[in-house]
Amino acid sequence: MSQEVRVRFAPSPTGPLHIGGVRTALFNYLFAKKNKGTFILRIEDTDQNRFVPEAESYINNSLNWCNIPYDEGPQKPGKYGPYKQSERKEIYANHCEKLINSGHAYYAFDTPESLDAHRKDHEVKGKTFIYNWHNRLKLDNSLVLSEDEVQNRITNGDKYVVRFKSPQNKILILQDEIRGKIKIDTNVLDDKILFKSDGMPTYHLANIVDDHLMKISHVIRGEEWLPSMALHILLYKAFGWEAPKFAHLPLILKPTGKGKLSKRDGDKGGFPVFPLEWKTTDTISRGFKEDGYLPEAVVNFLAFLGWNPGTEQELFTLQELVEAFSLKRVNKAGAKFDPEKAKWFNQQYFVKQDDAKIAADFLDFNADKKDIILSAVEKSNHNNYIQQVVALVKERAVFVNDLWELSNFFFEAPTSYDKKAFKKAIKEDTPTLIQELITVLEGITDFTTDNIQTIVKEWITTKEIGFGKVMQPLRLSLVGAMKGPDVFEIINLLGKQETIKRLQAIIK
RNA sequence: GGCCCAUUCGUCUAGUGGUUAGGACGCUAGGUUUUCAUCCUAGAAACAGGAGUUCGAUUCUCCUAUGGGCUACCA
Repeated sequence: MSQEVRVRFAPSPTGPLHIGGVRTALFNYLFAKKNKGTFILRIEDTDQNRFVPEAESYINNSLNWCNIPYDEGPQKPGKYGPYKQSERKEIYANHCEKLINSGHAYYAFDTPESLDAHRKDHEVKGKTFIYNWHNRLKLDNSLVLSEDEVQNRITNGDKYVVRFKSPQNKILILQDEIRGKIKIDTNVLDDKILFKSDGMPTYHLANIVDDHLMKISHVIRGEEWLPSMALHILLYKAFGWEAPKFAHLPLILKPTGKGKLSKRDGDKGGFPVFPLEWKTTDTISRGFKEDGYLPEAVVNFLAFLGWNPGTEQELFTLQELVEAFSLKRVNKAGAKFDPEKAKWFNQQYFVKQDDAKIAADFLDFNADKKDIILSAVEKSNHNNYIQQVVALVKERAVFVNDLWELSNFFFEAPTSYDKKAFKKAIKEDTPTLIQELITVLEGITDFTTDNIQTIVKEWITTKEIGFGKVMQPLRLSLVGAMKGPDVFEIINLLGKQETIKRLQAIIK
């Protein structure tokens, strides 16, 4: 590639970025870095009605959390700014005028109501209303009005838009980096609005002008833009510009059922669709971060939605993804988002973390139980008590959120016992046995896991009691259920005093 | 309705004009752990259908079906 690679992620700040958007940003980032290029963030805030003020910072925070920083953008100005379309209004107006002067665009005064009426009228007759060569001469625009009339109406304050004059009877052959050749008949294209009556450009105009001015080499975006690719190519031609290369990414679909992944799927299915939590006055949407996902895991599974390395490796660091990435290995078909696989990815990354890091996250996450946790730490005569607990239980966790459920008995004595297990484990002679076990434990001077294990097991063997009769009530008394790590590890961490206390508690 | 895109196990996917169609998640079974989970091993599970091209098509072409997207003064 001789040309410098410059790509952009261009979200519109109308709400929280969802993982489809994050995936698009990621692929742009990977492509840029792989080709030693530049990754740009551009905020497409041309829709004044749907604008949400907090959305822009949300986008920034999300990209930061995912660790996919941009090289140029609103917070990081480069040579081609400003990077917010609302700050580039004049540029669009100038370029729009050029198109009008060159005969590629025209003024249209049709009201939304009259257009609606036309559409309905056609629908009744079983036809489709398209605003193009077919009927543009029968409508209210500068193609049928004299120059004076047009000027008069504009100075009168008549509302108008600017439309693109799409060509008649042409077959366009478009090239997509992922899909190959796509044929489009220009006769089915309509004269899209380029400039709105509120003085703002539409996506189509702003996008083309900015991509050209910002020297974008590759447009990598979602498949929902495929139908407008023809218009965009035509626009480049009208301006006399060379068009960038296009790559349309497959969509991310709902886990079950039909259609693309949406906000509501997450609430229904109990999984996040946003990187970060998003709160409005009346709704709250969960985020991957708050649900305990690690950004590395999110990035990894997002990369595998629509792309694969062609090898059997599944776990990739960001850097490895950069090295392995290629548009050629991006799939064409939409991919269903699988929450189960997302969990698996997270687990892989979760257990790999340092115990100290997990311990710190555990404390953060369980801030409401801080007192309970810290008092247990204080009572313990082990160093790094929380870390030691983490080391024992982390392999059975997928998220930090799981840790408390898995380890609570290390911090507080069980307040109840699993009913079924209690029935099974506690027999008539259990209290006597426990009493004897307490005596045995009291006799152990060097209280280490190995020692406890050896001595208790020896006692069971010589007394010919049977392991189940001792081990089951033992575990139940310490944990409250038949689960958890090795009993002797638990006894060791809990300490002699606490263990005996819990044994006494179960006898009652 | 019109236009465009797509189609390999339930899901994400690899792959080829001749393969026992491979991997991962999930699922099932067995082993380890005197618990639970992890872990290990094994198993079930796919080329949407029909024509054509070809000695031979999952692979190439066409049709059908199905799925998806777009069809706004939203992006």
